[in-house]
Amino acid sequence: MLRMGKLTDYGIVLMSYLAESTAVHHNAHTLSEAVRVPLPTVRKVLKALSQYGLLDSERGAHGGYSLSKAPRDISIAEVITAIEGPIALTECVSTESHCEQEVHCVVQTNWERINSAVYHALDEVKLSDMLVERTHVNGVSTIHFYSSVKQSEIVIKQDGGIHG
Amino acid sequence: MLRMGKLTDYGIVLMSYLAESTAVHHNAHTLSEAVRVPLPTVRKVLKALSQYGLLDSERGAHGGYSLSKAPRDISIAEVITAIEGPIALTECVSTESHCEQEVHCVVQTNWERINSAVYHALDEVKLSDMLVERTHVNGVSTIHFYSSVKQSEIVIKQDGGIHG
DNA sequence: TTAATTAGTACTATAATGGTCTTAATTAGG
DNA sequence: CCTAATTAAGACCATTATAGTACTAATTAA
Repeated sequence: MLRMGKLTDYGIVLMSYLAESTAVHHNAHTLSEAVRVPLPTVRKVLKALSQYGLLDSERGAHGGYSLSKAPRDISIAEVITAIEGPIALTECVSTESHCEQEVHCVVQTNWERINSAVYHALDEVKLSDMLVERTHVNGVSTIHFYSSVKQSEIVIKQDGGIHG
Repeated sequence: MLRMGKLTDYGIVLMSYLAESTAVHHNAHTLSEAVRVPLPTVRKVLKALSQYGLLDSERGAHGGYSLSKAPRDISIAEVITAIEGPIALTECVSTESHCEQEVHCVVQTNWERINSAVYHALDEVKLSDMLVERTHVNGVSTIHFYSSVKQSEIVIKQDGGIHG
């Protein structure tokens, strides 16, 4: 098991939700209810995504978040990187490592190859690929989500209000 | 950062050491000294590798461990799997998950594709690829290792004795 | 039968993560 | 210009997972 944090999973859920939704802005509170993850936690994730540039944020009244790019241009690798930092299986390859033997480290190239391969594998899967099975019944759209921790089922009524 | 446990790192170090060495059997004590990892921890790792079939173990006096296959036939993916369990970024895909929504989980296929891609990336890198830069001076062979946690430098004298 | 060694299991401590709380900064609207 | 809504930022605590240790049983050679 190559661990991916829960926050990252939430991140993918949130991004996918935004990709599905037609509305432009979504505030943290609404998203929290939609995805059924506590508000402070959602905020933390949104902030990370926003800082990395995957989301545009608007402050103040009527502020909120929106995707900065089209869903098919956002990859899982980007979301993971936004939340967990650069994709690297080992510590020594990440930029902040202070390995004193870095100068004559012969291994770095190997790990870099490995990490790069993993990155590209994850980069081929786009956000748009994660959206599956959407049912419409009586004007109620039900999206079956993709979270690995728990599968979320989100119901969007026609008026735009979201009810978990 | 996609976390890989320290134990896994030790595992790769140990396997690479065994791949380098000419001796057939190595007991846990010797390996512990060679790799400079505490004996009980080394044992834990060796056991996992052994149980997964990457190492052959012999009990009793003069027992020890040895590679079950040629280094070029052992991949990093196998070592990781031996120690961390099946390579899966998420919980839901691993066999032991008891997600009650598993039956109608639409997402599984996507995650399986992702995990499979990652697996193959890691499977292409063989143990033999991890061995680099070996210097011979006055009959003393120095191997520069590849651990991400700390780079080990292991000195093997001609008589076969190992001195850290 | 004894010494050497792996196998197995249970326990503890440390570190990483997840999650919460509080305060500051920003913006729209009355 | 003041208030309400909202994001930004950072400090903080608790839980969990991992790493590491210790002890006992099983196995084998001499």
